[in-house]
Amino acid sequence: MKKKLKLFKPVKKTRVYEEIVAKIKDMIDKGRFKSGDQLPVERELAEVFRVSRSSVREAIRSLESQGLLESRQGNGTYIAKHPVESLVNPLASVICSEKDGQRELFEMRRLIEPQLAWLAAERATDEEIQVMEKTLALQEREITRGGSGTEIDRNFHYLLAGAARNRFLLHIVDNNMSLFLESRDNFLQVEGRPEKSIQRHRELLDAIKARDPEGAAAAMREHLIDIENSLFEMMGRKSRVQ
Amino acid sequence: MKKKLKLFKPVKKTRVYEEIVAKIKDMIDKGRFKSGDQLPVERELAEVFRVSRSSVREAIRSLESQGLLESRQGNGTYIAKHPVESLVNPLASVICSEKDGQRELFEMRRLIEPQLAWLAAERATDEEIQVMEKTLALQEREITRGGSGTEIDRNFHYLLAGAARNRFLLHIVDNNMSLFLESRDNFLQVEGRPEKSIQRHRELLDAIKARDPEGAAAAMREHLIDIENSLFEMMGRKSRVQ
DNA sequence: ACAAACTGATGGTCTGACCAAAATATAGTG
DNA sequence: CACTATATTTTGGTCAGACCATCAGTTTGT
Repeated sequence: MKKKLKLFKPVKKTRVYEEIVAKIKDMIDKGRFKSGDQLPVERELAEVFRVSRSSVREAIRSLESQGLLESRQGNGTYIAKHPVESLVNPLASVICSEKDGQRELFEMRRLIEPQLAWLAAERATDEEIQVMEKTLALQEREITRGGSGTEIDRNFHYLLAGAARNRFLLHIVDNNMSLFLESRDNFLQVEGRPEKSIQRHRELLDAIKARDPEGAAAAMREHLIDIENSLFEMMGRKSRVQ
Repeated sequence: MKKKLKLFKPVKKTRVYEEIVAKIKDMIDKGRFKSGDQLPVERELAEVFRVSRSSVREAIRSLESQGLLESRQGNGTYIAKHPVESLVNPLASVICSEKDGQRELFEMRRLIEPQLAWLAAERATDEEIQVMEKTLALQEREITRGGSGTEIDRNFHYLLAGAARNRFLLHIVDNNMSLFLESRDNFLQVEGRPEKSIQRHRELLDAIKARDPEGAAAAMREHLIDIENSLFEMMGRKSRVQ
């Protein structure tokens, strides 16, 4: 008898902070708060929900981590403006340290990034293109000075992904950006490659400016092939890329 | 002079809980803790890191939300066993409730899913194909009985994504699966469509069995077109899909 | 041997004090 | 009046400690 009852696990009790998370999410879903809106302050939320401020804070930590909220000390807590930017991908680096991880990463990149370039060529505003132009000029200057231009590369990639007007794709880029930049850094270790990297970006941007999606996608493909080839050289592996 | 200095914002100070998050992640990255391992208890972490227990808890809330940790009251805090499965994508449903969200979602699906089908046709083992066959038969049976077959559809999609042998792509599917299933459910609301859906899956699986990547990708594309067309009909919008 | 009760450990919640950063209000000066 | 400096208030951030709820292991009673 007792044995049988043990098969029915009691329903897991919801924690206070989980309930608060759910309530705040509900408010967002219902349109009560929009991107950029300020949430009531912690002390007020604690009163309204009749819980301790600690529980409110734990809920906020959770939502922050999910990219939904942003807390600013002395200022308040806001619905994230660009939720995508704060979301973290702990898995990706784990996968890349494994045997086939790099193959998988490049397989995904070959799928996603030329498409982003294609969409950007179709959709970028003139203003966006100008910002890309400036960013590329900045990068050229930094590389001339012997720097890697990595931070600027990050910016360039985000600009590109943003211009594509697809938040799902942007999200994928954001989740894996540090891996993208890592393999780029490896690429740059050989002389002449920083310049080549800039050349590829230049080709890419020229195609976007010309509103040539096919040209943009092709430039991105070439760029990825360069990086991938260099990685597999470094790893002493026979490259599988034509 | 003062005006000029304001252009240089001070570097953002790292919060204690963020530092703890980073340290715990570092330990996981370094292999100090593996999936399923127990972390030191909160009180001990607070001592080791020389911070208050509250700060430790806030860090744990953050890592829980990222799917890396699981806390069990009266028991301890563990490294999550299946991080992929517990990772939440709160953004996707928010995006889809917005004006262009569905367009963006299908744009991504049209990119990802035919590729998954392609890779699965190349890489699926015979065993995997058999399981897919069984799953499809199960789904046919359920649909014959008047059910939606949604849970089985989920399984089918995971099988497909798994057979593609790319964890990054699998992760993308996992993050957005509930949205995929939602639009499928909408599709099924019109008579005759469940059968059509099965037909598409059948075409897809036949192509995979025949090791025909192009056929598989084409079948998936047709399937998505069906779903997308139905969605835009429901939304009273002129479909942009040929 | 088994069941019930107890104990200790762990996460969960609360309270309140104080700190740090930012915003706002007030006072002083030209 | 406009601007600057200072003081005050507000908000998030951290801490400490008390207590509660759950769980697992140990002890006691039948």
